[in-house]
Amino acid sequence: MARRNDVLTLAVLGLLHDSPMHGYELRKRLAAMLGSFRAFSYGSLYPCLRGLEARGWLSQSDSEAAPPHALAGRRARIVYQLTAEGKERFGLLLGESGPAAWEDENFDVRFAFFARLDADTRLRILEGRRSRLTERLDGVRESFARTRERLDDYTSELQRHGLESVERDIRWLDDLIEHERRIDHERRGAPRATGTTGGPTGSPSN
Amino acid sequence: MARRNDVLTLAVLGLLHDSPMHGYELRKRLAAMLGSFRAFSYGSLYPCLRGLEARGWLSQSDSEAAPPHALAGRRARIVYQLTAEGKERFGLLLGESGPAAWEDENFDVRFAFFARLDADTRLRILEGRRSRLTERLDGVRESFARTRERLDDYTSELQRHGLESVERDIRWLDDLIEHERRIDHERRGAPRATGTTGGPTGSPSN
DNA sequence: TCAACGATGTATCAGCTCGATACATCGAGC
DNA sequence: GCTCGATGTATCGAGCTGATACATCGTTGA
Repeated sequence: MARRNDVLTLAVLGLLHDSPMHGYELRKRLAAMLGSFRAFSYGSLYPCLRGLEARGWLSQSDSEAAPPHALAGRRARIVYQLTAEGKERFGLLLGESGPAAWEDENFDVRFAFFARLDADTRLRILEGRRSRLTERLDGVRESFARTRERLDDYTSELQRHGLESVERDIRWLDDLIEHERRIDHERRGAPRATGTTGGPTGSPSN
Repeated sequence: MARRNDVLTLAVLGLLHDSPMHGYELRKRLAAMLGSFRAFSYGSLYPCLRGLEARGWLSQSDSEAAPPHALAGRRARIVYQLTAEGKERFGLLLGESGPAAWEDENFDVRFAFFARLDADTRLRILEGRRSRLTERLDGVRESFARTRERLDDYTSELQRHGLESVERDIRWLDDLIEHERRIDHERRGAPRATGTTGGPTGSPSN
């Protein structure tokens, strides 16, 4: 597992959950959402779509839904839509716990669909990610400490910067976790003193 | 170009520049240096070594240099050393300008060998990296701005965090560039007021 | 004493991904 | 009407990864 394709699968199912789409459009949406931090090539996308269709999670929507005459001359496009089974699988995949690698690789795509998960699952995923990141940080830190003396200034500066990035990611997760806990607490129990606990927007860690 | 292998090539040549080594040791050093941020598999390393040998940049050192009796029972190992041509190629590759992709992909490995470059080349590489990162940042920012309205809080938070990471990298580069300029200035001209310009250590951006 | 185990060490392979490219149509500009 | 860039589907070679195989060495502990 944890194949690159699995991430793509998750993203494709999530996007098609909203509305039917064809490959080119999907790729554009993916790029807009994850913003060239993570690109998916056609060489992955089209085979992935066919594979998902073969598994019965997608189907080609021949209806096209739009007025036929308006798009009559349009180039042939293959519009995919989610089947009932596909919707179910998406829900499972999104909330699923898996091997650490799976969860790490998938984190940002999952996070992009976070709003569809219930509060408990969100918290579980965030905390899992945090503990794995911490673990990795400790390992790298130890490895660096063991070899520090024989490194020149540039190399150790590179390492320092790398470690700092991971630390920052962990702090980001801390903010998110705290935010989740706060809104969960507000929703569950009666708010103690109104007006001070939460900010006006839903955006955590301004 | 900009193949993953090119980065490996650079790293291998750089490490062998110091002392002859065999594959396993090389991999350990690589991991210690770049710290599991970037891992190289044996499936890449061994073919890479053979390729470099075929090109005449490496040769197998059968001398083994160490007292033969002490390591007599040792498992067969293939120790590689840099040839004269290999040394030359490494110098060229390290300082070389190339397509943006090449420079980006190679940045951290190049940086790890930064101390061997002259001040001008260091500055050129840092500034190139900075301008490419800025360019990318602008593109992503614009792409995000165009789709902001239809994103939920989680997705936009993810994007914000991603942008912030890139901004932080740019600031890191700024610190490095400033540091380079300062030591260059100190070396070249007479230091104006002693004791305040540079820190005691060579490490930039504490 | 020696069996078990983990580190050392070289090597290969299936499966997968990427970047480039091909091919075709459409709308817009000039 | 001609060219150019965007839209759209599709494929392929090059090459990387993770897993695995195989073999030896040092250490640990019963």
